Amino acid sequence: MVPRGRPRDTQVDERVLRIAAALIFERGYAALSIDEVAEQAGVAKTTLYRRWPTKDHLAVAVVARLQADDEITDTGDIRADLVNYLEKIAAGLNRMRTAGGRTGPSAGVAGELVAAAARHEDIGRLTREQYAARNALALALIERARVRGELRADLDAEALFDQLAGALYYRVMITGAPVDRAYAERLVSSALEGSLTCP
Amino acid sequence: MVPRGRPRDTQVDERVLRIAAALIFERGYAALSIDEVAEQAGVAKTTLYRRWPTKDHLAVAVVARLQADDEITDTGDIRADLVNYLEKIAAGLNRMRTAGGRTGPSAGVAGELVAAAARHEDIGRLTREQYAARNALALALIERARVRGELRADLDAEALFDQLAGALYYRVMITGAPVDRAYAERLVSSALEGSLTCP
DNA sequence: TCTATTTCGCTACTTGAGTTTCGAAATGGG
DNA sequence: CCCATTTCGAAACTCAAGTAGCGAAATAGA
Repeated sequence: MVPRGRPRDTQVDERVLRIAAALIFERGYAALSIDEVAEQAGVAKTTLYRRWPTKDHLAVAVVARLQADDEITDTGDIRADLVNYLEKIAAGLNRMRTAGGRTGPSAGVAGELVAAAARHEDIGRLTREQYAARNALALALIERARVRGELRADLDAEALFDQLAGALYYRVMITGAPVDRAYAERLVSSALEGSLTCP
Repeated sequence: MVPRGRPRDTQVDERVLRIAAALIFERGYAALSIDEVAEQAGVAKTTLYRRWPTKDHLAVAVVARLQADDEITDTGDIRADLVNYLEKIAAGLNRMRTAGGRTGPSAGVAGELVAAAARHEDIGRLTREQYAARNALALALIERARVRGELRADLDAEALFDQLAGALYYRVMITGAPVDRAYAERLVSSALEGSLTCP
């Protein structure tokens, strides 16, 4: 299983990703030009395309690199744990939202990544797998809280997490409303306490 | 306020939108080529660009035209009303999802529209306004249910609707999970009944 | 009828994504 | 050392979005 031919220059990967990240986060996704990245990195365009088959793939690789794996903490207080986790998700979204010097309600790079996942089957599969893994952690957290009696026994954990995470993405991608810790707290309160009048 | 020069041929708008819709929904967003639309419509490309400054603008116009304004019904049963409304939203999403002959979990055209809103300030503003209007209707529905005592007095209506609508968009755009009436019912139950153990 | 104004069709152009071709360089195996 | 294999760089290419310029056509108003 040892590769036969000339080995890849691994320094290229890192250099390109760094330059591409600078372009995306300083000047926006539209300013990410493959030709310019290649020139700044001092490599031929074909060398880039050998690693990332499209500009979308390169952008996904850039963002994936910067995505600190939001680890989940279980303190035994489900409300606090959920708020903290949502805040981490919101921080990641806000980082992409402000890429390119934006300040407004736009979804920014996050919107382009959604489109990238829709355009390319492999990117879609990859991101869905990553979200599934993240989802599993959150569902486990919820399940533990349910088992220890903090949450109701007949809980729909999947629906609960979709509601929480979904509301964040909805605001960033669709309505353009801000997402911050205060909003995360409102969300968790609303989801945990329900909306019906108490029987 | 009467326009001076040669009037626009209004038939062009309709013809172009119909042809573009056919291309998008039969062969996908990527197959929407301005040159091809212009040729099929029998007009010059410049005529198209006079009406829609970019391909994204044209695509938004196409989808906006097909978007049946989901009207909201208030039967006095907030649970049923919410489920019905969510089902309409889901139907619209599923229609865009399957555009281009897709069947899988991809966000399809919906993903491209999110990116379009992120790329163009005017499209973003427009879609946010439309969502704000829709949001207002849903919030009013919830508020009426709250006033008549169906929902708790200290309800966070905005958070509630974000949770419901957001979960649908989240599944379509991010996790790729299906959205149908059964899921809408799960969502509404989860949101209304809450997750805490009953005190 | 004459004029200002706007649309229209046409052609040519720029730009950036992605492809193709090819010769040179770097590696492991025989 | 030689050979198959793979990467690399360079150049030329295709394709589609979007732009620019121009003359002709259609309209309102004078």
